[in-house]
Amino acid sequence: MAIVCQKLPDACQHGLVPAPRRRATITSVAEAAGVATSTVSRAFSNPGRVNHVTREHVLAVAERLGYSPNPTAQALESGRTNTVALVVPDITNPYFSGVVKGAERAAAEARLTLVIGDAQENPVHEERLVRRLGAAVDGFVLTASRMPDEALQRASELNRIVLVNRASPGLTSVVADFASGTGQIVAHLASHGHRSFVFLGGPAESWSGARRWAGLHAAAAEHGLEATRFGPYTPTTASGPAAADAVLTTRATAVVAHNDVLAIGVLQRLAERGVRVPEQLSVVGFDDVFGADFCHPPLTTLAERTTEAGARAVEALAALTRPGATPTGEDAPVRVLPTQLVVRASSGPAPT
Amino acid sequence: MAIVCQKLPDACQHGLVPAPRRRATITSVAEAAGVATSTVSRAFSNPGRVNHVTREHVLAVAERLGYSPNPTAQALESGRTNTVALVVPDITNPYFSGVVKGAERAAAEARLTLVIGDAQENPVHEERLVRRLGAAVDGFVLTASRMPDEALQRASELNRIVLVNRASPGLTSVVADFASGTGQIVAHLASHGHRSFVFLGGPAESWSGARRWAGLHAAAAEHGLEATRFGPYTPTTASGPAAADAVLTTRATAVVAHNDVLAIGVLQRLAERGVRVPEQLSVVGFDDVFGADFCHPPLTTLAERTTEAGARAVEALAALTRPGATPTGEDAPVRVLPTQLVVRASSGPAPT
DNA sequence: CTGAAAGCGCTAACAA
DNA sequence: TTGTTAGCGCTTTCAG
Repeated sequence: MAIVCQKLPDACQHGLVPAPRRRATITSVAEAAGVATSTVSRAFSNPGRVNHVTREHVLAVAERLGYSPNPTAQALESGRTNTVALVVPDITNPYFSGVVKGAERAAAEARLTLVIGDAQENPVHEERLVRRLGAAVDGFVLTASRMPDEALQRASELNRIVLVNRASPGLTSVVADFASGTGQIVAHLASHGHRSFVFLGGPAESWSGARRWAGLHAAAAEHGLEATRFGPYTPTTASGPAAADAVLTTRATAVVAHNDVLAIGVLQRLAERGVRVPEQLSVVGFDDVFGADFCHPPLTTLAERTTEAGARAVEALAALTRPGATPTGEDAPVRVLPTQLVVRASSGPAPT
Repeated sequence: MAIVCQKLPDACQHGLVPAPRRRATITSVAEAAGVATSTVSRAFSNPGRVNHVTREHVLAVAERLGYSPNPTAQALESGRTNTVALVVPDITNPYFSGVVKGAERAAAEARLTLVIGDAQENPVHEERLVRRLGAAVDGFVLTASRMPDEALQRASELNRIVLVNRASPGLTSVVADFASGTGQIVAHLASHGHRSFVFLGGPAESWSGARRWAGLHAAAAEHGLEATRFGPYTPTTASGPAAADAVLTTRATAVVAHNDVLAIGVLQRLAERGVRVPEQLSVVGFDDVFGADFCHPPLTTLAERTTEAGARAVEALAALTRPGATPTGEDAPVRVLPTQLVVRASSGPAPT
C-alpha cells in the first residue's frame, strides 16, 4: 500500500493525508481546457489580457472541475495574501466585539480576508502569534497590544502593523481620546461633590490603562480631587470581589474601574456586601460594553468608538499595503477618536 | 527606478510593495551558514537527520538573520498549514466566547494555529469564508453553521470539517444535549404550575434553534403544557421589544427565548412595560452567557459546555488531519455534551 | 550526514 | 492573444 506511494502525482498522498479530495489545480484546468496554465491564470486574475471566448471557456471548465485558485500558491508568488490579522488580548472580553465588527466591515470593503487572533493577555503569546502568522498575512492590527515597545519595533521591521489603543514610536495608531474622557469622568464626579476616588488599575502592561490613570490623575489635580490607584487587577468580573473589598477599606466615595467588566464585578460584590450604589459609593467604568446598560445598577461608563477604531485601523493597514504607500516613519499618524461619558445610575451625588 | 526592477532577486519589489524588510529565506541562511538549503530545512523540521553541531550552527545563523520558515512555502509543499479555522455566526455574541476559548486551548495543545472567522449570520458569507480560507487551513470547525446540508456536503469534499451545534449527514459533530436540556426547562416550568409557554424562535436556518423547539415541543406534550412558537427573531437584545410585546398579547405565563441575548432584551422590555418577572411572567434563556447572571432579574437559562465543545471539536479536527485518519463517512461520530439548567430569579411559580 | 535537483500551484516576463 | 519558461521558499527524494 504505502509502497505504491512514490511519486505518482495524483494517486498518492491520499491514503496518508486524508485530505478529502484533491483540489483541481491550474494545470488540470489548463489540460482540460486545452490551453496553457498562464492562460488559465490570466483568465482569473487578468481578464483584460485574454480573449473573451477563451476566457469563458476556461472559466466554464474551471467551474466544472470545481477549481479555485490556491491562495497559498498565489501568496508564495506575490508575497501578498490579501489577508490581514486582527489581534486582541482576550476575545472573550466584550469590549473587543466592536473593534472586530468595524475591522470586518473595513476588511470586506477593501476586499481583504480578516483573521482574528487571541493573544490571551500574554505578550509572549502575542509575539508568537505575530511570528507565526507573519508570512501568512499582509499585516496586523494589534489591539491594546501588551508587547513592549522594543518588541513592537522588531515586529514592525518584518510586518506592517497598525495599533489600536496603543501608541509606539513610529507606528501608525488609532487611539481613544482618554485625555478628554478622563476629564469628563472627573468633572462628573466633582460636580456631584466627590472629593476623592479610587482607580482600580488593569494589567501593568496595558498602555490604555496607563493613559487612563494619567488622565484621571491630571484631571483630579485640576479639580482638586484626591485620586488613589489600586491594583493591578485582571480585568474580569472574577477580580471584582478583591477590588471592591480593597475600595471599602478607604473612605473614597467613588471608584473608577479599569474597564466595565471589572466594574461589573465590583458592582456584584458591593451588592453582596450590602453597599448601596450610588448612594454610598459611585462606580464608573470604561468601554460601555454589552452588559453595562443592564447590570444593576446600570453602569456609568466612558464609551469609545470601538467600531470606528477597528475600521480606521484596517483602512490604515490597507493603505500601507497598497503599492506606493509610505512605510512607517517619523510621520506615522496617530488618529485620536472622541470618547463620551454615558451617565447611568451607578454614579450620583457623594454621600454627605 | 522602476526600470532597475527586473529580476534582481533582492533589490526589487521594495519600492513597489512597502514590505517593511525582506525576510530571510532558507537560501540566505544556507549561504551564510555555508551549507545546502536542504540542511537548513532539516535543521528546522527534521532535527534527527542532521549532525548536532551542524544543526546548532545553522540555528545560530538563522537566529542572527532573524529567519523563520515561511509557512506559506511550507504549506505549498506539504499541503498542510498547521492552522485550523473556527467559524462562528457572530463573534459579538458572547455565547461563542466559550467555544473560542476551548478551541484555543485544544489548538495550542495540538500545536495548531487557530484563526477565527465571523460568518456574520450569513450562510453566503460563511460559504465564501470557507472557500477563501480553504486552501490556507487544514480544516474548519463550523459553529452553529447556517449553511444548508448540501452546501456543507460540498464543502466537506474539499475540506476537513467538524461541526459544533449542528449535525449533517456524514459529518463529525459536537452538539449539546438539547433533548435533555429542553426537558429540564419544561419540567422546571411544569413544576411551578405553568400550563403554557411561548418559545421565541431564532434564525430560521439555525439547527440548534430547530432542536430547541423540537425538544420543547415534545417535552411540553409529555407534561401536558401548551407550547407556542413565535418568531423568527434575530438573536440580539434589539429584538427584545418586538418579542416581548408579542408575548404580552398571549396569556402564556412563561416565555423561553432562543438564547440569552434575546431573553435579556425581553427582560428589558418587560421592565419598561411594568411587567414583573417572575411574578407575572417567567423568562428562560439558553446559553448562560456573560450577563445572564447579572441582568435584572438574573436569568434562568440552560447552560452548555461551550468550552468543552470548542475543545472537542478542535481535537476531532486534529485527529482528522493526522495521517491515517479515517475520512468522514457513515460512522462520523456525533458527540453529545450534557446541558444543565441554571435556575435563577427570572423564573418562578405561575401567577394564580 | 549532507548536497543536488525536482517540484508544490501559481504568476510574470518574454517570445511567438 | 497565447504559450514557454523561470522562479517564489520550502521539502524531499536520491546520490554521494
